[in-house]
Amino acid sequence: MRRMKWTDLPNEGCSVARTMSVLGDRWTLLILRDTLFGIRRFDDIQKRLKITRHVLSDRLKRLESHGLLERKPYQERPVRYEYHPTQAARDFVPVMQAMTAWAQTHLPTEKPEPYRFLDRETRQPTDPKVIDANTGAEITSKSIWVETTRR
Amino acid sequence: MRRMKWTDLPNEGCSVARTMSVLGDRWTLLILRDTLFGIRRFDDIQKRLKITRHVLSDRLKRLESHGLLERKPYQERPVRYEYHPTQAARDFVPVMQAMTAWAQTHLPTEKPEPYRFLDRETRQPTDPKVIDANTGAEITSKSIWVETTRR
DNA sequence: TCATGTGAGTTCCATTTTGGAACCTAGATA
DNA sequence: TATCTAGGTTCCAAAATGGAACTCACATGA
Repeated sequence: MRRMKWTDLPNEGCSVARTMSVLGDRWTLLILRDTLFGIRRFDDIQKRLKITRHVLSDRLKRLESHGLLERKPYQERPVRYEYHPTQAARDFVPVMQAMTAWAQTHLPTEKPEPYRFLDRETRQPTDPKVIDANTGAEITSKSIWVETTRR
Repeated sequence: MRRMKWTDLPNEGCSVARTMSVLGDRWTLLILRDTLFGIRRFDDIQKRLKITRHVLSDRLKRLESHGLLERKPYQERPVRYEYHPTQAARDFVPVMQAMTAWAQTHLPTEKPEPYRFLDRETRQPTDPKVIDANTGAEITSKSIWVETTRR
């Protein structure tokens, strides 16, 4: 009976486990958040997040290797790179927004939210809700049933 | 200019950061997943996840202290406890399901998904989608605009 | 009575990760 | 020539994690 290791997670069948193998490390999701919100340069991310430089360096490499960030030169001599979110990363935005709404309810704080998700056209605040695309019904823990397909 | 520490995250204004302060540790979300899927006893979680016992012990305490798990005795002499997800934890299920759908698209694998989220009444598979409750429109990275409210 | 088993942890030590600070490199600028 | 800038890397100490054994309270069986 093998012991599970953190580094085995990418090969798990469970999608939650695979997500955590990429984003479940300290700082990783916060770095992705910053790149999604427009902060793309090493020093800028490091200054905002105030994490150590080599953890940042490590996380950027891992996010790039998992296809969530792309390293693009923004100037020659000396060549310097920016980290751009890929489509896979951008597709995580709705998940992040659902997460934000959850935390606002269940991990409240006095401090103001530093970011707001607005409708791009109307500039009105949005209120994320997870629905079932098949029926249009809201998904809640009450409306769903978890089926264990193995074991 | 203070350096940010992992232990400062619970006090951040950013909801993503607060979420990660609770669930962004190694194994924590996978433990919560198991309790949500009905595995509630120390040894059962440990056997399924195959993580070390004192990491599990630590995570259960942290999840309890953040109000995501409740420790309930299921027998006397000797008294033994189960870890039950609270409403806050159950409310995370839709977020987890959105995460699952994201990983199925962007972190594909050959292995079958060990869990499926079915409609509790119809027992049909569900297809999670994040919409704006105000307009009913799907939320994607294209449809939203992130406004920075501070700094 | 004694040995064995069970569930839920705790303790101890080795290995990995992370934190903190300084250093390096290629050019730009003064 | 000296200093600055952006994007790292290197080094060492501190903290977290992995692995295994141990504890505790009771139950069970011989």
